Amino acid sequence: MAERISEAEHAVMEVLWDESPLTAQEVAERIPSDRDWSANTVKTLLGRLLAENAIAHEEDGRRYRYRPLIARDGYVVGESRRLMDRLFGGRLAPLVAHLAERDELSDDDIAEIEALLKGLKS
Amino acid sequence: MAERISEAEHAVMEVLWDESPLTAQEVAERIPSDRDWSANTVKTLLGRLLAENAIAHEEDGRRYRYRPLIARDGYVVGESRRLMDRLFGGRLAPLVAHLAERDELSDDDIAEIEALLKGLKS
DNA sequence: CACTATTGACTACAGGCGTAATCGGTGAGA
DNA sequence: TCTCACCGATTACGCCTGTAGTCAATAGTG
Repeated sequence: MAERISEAEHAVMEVLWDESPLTAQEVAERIPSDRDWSANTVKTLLGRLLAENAIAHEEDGRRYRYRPLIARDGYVVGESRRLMDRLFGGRLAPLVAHLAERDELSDDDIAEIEALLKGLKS
Repeated sequence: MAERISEAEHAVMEVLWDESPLTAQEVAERIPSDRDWSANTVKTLLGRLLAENAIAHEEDGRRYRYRPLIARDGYVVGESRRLMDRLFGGRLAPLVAHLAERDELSDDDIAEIEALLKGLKS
């Protein structure tokens, strides 16, 4: 379950996480327009995701409706961990530090994260 | 300058960021042993990084010594941003939230990040 | 001087990925 | 019934990537 999902495949998953089940055509319509894919491209990606068991399809007349099998949360945490492991020895603090140093964090962001952390302290 | 660096290339960069300049052989020796590459593989990657202008080489007798041209900091921040953009709408708070939810953050981590943020508030 | 070890350059090649055309089946309208 | 549009499946194909072998030059050794 859940082999590795590629970048293009991820775009498709994102659509299905947002709304499902959808037909291939509906997925295609919802793919952000900046990567302008042909409908065929979307179908190929759906096929690959099916093969990887990342999504499932149920018959609906002569078309299929696709739905995700893996949860966005798990994927997202996995990707985040991979990045942290690769670049920051698996630790989040240095990531925050780096982004902050580069002025990538607004005061609002800081406040939000602080609030979040406060709620977490055990 | 600084095209996109692949995973394997990144391992080489990591070595050079840690210490440079180094000969190809020295780089090979320092590559983490768990990806056991042949010396040739390392040379190929050095060649590709040269072509991408991610590193430079200076002659030293009949061998070269390689040094990074791009800074680790820039690379690391870039990759982090890319992840945040792709998965969290460009915002760090949700990243922290997700990892925390999954018990991926220790109390020490939390304290460290809090301290860091405190120092940043303007 | 002949031989070997080393080094960078070049070549190789399979698998993954992005992108898409084409094919074969079938239901809907003419 | 004939045709066409639409659907999923299959096939294509070039580029990138990981991994490495081979080649040509050269420097050191006996």
